[in-house]
Amino acid sequence: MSQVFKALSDPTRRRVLQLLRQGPLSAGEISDQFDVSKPTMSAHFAVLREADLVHAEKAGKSVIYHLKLSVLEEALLGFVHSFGVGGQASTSKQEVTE
Amino acid sequence: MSQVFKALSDPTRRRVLQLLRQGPLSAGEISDQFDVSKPTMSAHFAVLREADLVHAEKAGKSVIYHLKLSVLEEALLGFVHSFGVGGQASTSKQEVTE
DNA sequence: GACTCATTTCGACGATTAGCTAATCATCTC
DNA sequence: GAGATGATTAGCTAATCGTCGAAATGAGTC
Repeated sequence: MSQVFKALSDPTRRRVLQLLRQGPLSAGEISDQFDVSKPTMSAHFAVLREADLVHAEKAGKSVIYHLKLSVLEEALLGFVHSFGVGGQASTSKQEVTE
Repeated sequence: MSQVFKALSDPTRRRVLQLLRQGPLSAGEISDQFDVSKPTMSAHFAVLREADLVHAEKAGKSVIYHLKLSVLEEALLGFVHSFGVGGQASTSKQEVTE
């Protein structure tokens, strides 16, 4: 839970996720869209993997990143719903998932 | 946008918001629920104010904190919706709000 | 095997963060 | 005004973060 919000707290990582909406991309293809070094992007990918927001698939020399939309959706909607808004509510439950 | 996710990335701050679901509380009442010092809690409150997730109202010696549920809701649901899931979709739009 | 390309790992750096104690500010009560 | 109370600010430490260049790893190609 913390890891998801942590991952989303960086604009670069949010932009990576937005890019992946339209389909899988290789690490290099993603990095080309940003003005930071490859190692920096690789670190961002690691954070996204850690949060389970993306899946890394090796394909030859490349690594293809896939968006795990269901994880993103469940984490955020689940959190919002715990406040009793945004669709199905669960106003009573009081938990702070790590 | 970043500030909201940043604020939510800390378990203590998420728990503060969860506490405020049931109604406004003073800084002291909130702090009593945690095992960290008052100044540390005050810093957490500052982060939540910065993210506009809470409203601080002075009442005599105390400061009463209110949850700004609509801000939380719009930030998170808005983000999820930009991915085309979670209710009303907006699959085409591509933005990374700061 | 040697070479090349794609990506990650390794150190290192400056900036930020969460935490603490001690001090200060603000307000109420006597 | 002098305390007392609630909250924040100041100043510090330790840890984490985003960034980089250089080096290392992995996977194809000749």
